[in-house]
Amino acid sequence: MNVRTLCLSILYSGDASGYDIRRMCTEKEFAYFVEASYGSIYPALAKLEDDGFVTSRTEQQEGKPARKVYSITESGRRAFAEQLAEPLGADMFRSPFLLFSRFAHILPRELVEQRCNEFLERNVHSRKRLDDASEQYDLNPADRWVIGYGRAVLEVAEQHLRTHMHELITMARAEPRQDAAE
Amino acid sequence: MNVRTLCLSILYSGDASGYDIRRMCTEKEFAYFVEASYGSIYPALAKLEDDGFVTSRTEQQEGKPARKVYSITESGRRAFAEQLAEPLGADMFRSPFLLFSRFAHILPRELVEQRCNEFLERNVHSRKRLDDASEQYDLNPADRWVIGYGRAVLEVAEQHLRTHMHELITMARAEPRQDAAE
DNA sequence: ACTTGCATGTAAGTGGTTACATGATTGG
DNA sequence: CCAATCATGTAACCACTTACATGCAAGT
Repeated sequence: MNVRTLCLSILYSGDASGYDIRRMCTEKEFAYFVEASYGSIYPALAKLEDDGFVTSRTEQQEGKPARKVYSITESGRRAFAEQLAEPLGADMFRSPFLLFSRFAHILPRELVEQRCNEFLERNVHSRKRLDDASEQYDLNPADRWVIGYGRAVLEVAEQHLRTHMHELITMARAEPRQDAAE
Repeated sequence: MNVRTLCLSILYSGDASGYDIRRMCTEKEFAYFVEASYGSIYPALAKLEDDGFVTSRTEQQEGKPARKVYSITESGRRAFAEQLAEPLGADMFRSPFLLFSRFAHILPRELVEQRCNEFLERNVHSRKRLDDASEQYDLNPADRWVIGYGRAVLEVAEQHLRTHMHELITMARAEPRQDAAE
């Protein structure tokens, strides 16, 4: 799923600036399964406007810089719906933490413990974000469903981690380093 | 986590060819959280050899083309351990399916049902792969831990999907298309 | 005075993927 | 004879990230 489609998906349910879109997919509930940086969002929006899928207007604000607000067009809605009807790319999960964990036994215990805690913390943070999102009562049912799915998955991940991380930590090397001579 | 490190992680526990590595991270249990293609693996191995982190030998096989088997060196093990000690990149989860699901209400019911089933099937497949892997009894404890984590997560995902996908399907447009005139 | 937040955008770099090129052997 | 599996590798391409450039206003 490319950034173009991601932008259309956000504009589908309301106008937004490039800045807004960035925040939504790095700080809001969407962050659970999408991500994009300014460097990809701004060019994508410009191209989308060239193609007539979105329009823009500049909104002056007092005490803040002007923002360029984008709206999706009918043609944009159609293009997005067509995009969704195409075969879906596979979901992907990349985990530096799990790669790290496979080698717990060769790593110092302190490090393994620290990484576990960092991982748990990030997990808690993500789940909290989804929990907060699910409390909005103007949420459309499909969004609510997606959030529910995410919460279910993150909840067991957290639970599993809490009950089993100590096993991983005890696999790790007890001594931080065994170089007696220096 | 780049392909270089991925290669070292696999070679850490035994010799392998580029072909082997590819299979391990697209068909074996590792596929759950890593992925790489030939186009990235072969150049990575070549560079790793330049750097002295791995050595290679060509093994003739009868009935099959020769394979170039790589072994990790002491210097490679050290480099890998150092790599692991560095701050971990964030795990990432990208889901075209969840993006799709957010728009169930504007899509034809048949399509939503199909995509749900495809997604479920892929999930079942991944879980089965981990279940099979967990039955190997020569598995080292850390690998077993990682597999256990994956199984826990995939299991709830599957469970949640089975019990809630019908809700998503009923949100979808009942009529496949409402163009009466043609 | 400096940092932080808001806001838009570009250019260079990177870390990949896809497709291609090659070739041997086995099985249908 | 053709397809599939095993096996290695390259070149072209691509989408995206990082870092940079710019600037205003509010708070510290």
